[in-house]
Amino acid sequence: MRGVENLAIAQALVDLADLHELGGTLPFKVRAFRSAARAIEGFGGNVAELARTERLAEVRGVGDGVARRIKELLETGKIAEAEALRAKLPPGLLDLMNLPGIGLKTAQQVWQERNITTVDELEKAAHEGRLRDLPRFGEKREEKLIAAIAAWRKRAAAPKRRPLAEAMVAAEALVAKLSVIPGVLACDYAGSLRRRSETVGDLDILVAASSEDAPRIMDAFATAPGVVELLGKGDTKTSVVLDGGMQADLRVVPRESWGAALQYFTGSKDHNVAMRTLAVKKKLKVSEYGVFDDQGAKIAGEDEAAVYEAIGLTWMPPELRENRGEIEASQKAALPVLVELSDLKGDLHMHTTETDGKSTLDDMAAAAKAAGRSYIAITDHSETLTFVRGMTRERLREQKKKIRETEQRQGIRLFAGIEADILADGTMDLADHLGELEWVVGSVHQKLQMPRDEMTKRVVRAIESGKIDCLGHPTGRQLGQREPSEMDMEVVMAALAKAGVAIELNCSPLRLDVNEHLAKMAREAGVPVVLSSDAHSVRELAYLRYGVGIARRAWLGPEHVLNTRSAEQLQAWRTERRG
DNA sequence: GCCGTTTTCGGCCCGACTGTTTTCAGTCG
Ligand SMILES: Nc1nc2c(ncn2[C@H]2C[C@H](O)[C@@H](COP(=O)(O)OP(=O)(O)OP(=O)(O)O)O2)c(=O)[nH]1
Ligand SMILES: [Mg+2]
Ligand SMILES: [Mg+2]
Ligand SMILES: [Zn+2]
Repeated sequence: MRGVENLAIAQALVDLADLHELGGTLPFKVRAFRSAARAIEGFGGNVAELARTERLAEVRGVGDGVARRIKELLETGKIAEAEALRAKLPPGLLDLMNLPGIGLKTAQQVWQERNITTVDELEKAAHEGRLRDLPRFGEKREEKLIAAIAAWRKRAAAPKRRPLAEAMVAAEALVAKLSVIPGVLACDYAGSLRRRSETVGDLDILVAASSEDAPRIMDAFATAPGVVELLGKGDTKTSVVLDGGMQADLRVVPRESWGAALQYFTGSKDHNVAMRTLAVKKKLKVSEYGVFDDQGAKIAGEDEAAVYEAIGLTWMPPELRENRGEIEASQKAALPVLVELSDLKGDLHMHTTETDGKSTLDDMAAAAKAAGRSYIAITDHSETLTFVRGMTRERLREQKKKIRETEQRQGIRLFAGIEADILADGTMDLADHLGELEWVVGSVHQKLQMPRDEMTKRVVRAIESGKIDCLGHPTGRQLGQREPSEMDMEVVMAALAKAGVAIELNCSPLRLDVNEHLAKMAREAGVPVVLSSDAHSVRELAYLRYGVGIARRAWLGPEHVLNTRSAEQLQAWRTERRG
């Protein structure tokens, strides 16, 4: 329920902002509500839990005022202030405002001048040509409006944000295509994808080119295969809808603005606003074209790091650019060194054809070695998962022999491990056999929807069993498909820390479990994080890259990630804990 | 409403695209 609950709170704040805007409230107050809504939406933890413990103001952008309104919403199911504003307005007006291309002014205009308050009425009026005589309206706007409403209806059903991996694959293909167009001097993706958000709203692509070449490049983009709709095209910017339903924005800037444009287009919006505000205080102006002094002279622009340095900051990894303290850290020269893919020496969760994997032990070992891993753990499912032919004691002993033989032959350290089920009562499947194994991931696969207290007890019991090395995909969430299990993560983290058990950041694209917020909690609790692919085929060994992005967003350095250590160090860590 | 080594008061980013505009407002990123 957590994701849903946070989203519902964020939506209530967006509505509150809209209602205030319609009611004529000061624009900066409206902006504050919208900013708080973004902060809540991007907050990976349990907002309701924060509210209970009076810690809402820890979220940047949420102060006492918004905290009070959130608590009211959670306690009573509504915000009285919003309801009072709503009562003064016709129902439907908010929907109207949220149509693409329609904002405050137009909604007010059609309401007051034409008595239109719903999307249906607006569509009808446009069809009948009853809008064209309004100020700043015309036939063309009527046509556009009809198309926009149709598109909005169609897209209302489709999921809006896409998982990071899906967006990355699509963006890399697009960048590859654009890069070979003559005149393209540089091309990369920016936006939430470059920041490695777990979900991505659209693709933001940046190109450096001369202004003479720009129109031809944008034409190529607008007519590329896979583009189903052109949303807009100007001198420097083109927006399209791709066949998967995702929107893509292309921005073309001169080479001398590449760094500033990359900075701008990478965001986040709140990071941009914060750093630009800082620049203003230093009598500087930052835009996508560069940094300019009070005489209008350009002092940076071609290089992204130089843009930050020009306003007294240092370059910072895109994953940190969320206005969650990175600007202050940069000012104090206290930015963390973040973990990188190349730091990962091993991969401690994967499956083979013994259970539900598609590749053999041999192939997995060879592929992992080729990918630069110096060790891996083979962790097939345990006996209770009969539908994937979970491993029995006998088969595990057989597999261990094969692992030893393969290890010799392939020249990569292999740990004979298991992904053992945490049963409903918190005991471990194959409990009496786990001591024979060299790496034990403990995971919940069945009965994911227990009451919060029961689930917490169940997981804590498994952690305290002394039989597991790492808690696998701790919340069980799957993006867009399954909400995280309810449990008290504070209690779970404390149990992990006490027992010396690691926590997994499962890098499988739809899992990314734990998420960035829980990964941060783990770091603060001193619980080592393991980045694992949970690969079910050789191809999926590459999933680690997605989890690295999430780990970096959680401000994790190599020292916080267990599988940055060598096989020997890992074994030492394990023995030390087992005492 | 939020926030803070220039502020607990007084600020709060900046530019592109569209349609209708004869100089710009509205919306969006
Ligand atoms: N300075 C400034 N930059 C903005 C603003 N809105 C958006 N940007 C920049 C930062 C964003 O990361 C970038 C791309 O905009 P998007 O709307 O695509 O946002 P983003 O990619 O961050 O998130 P998304 O996953 O697409 O919802 O443009 C703004 O109001 N001001
Ligand atoms: Mg985007
Ligand atoms: Mg965008
Ligand atoms: Zn699993």
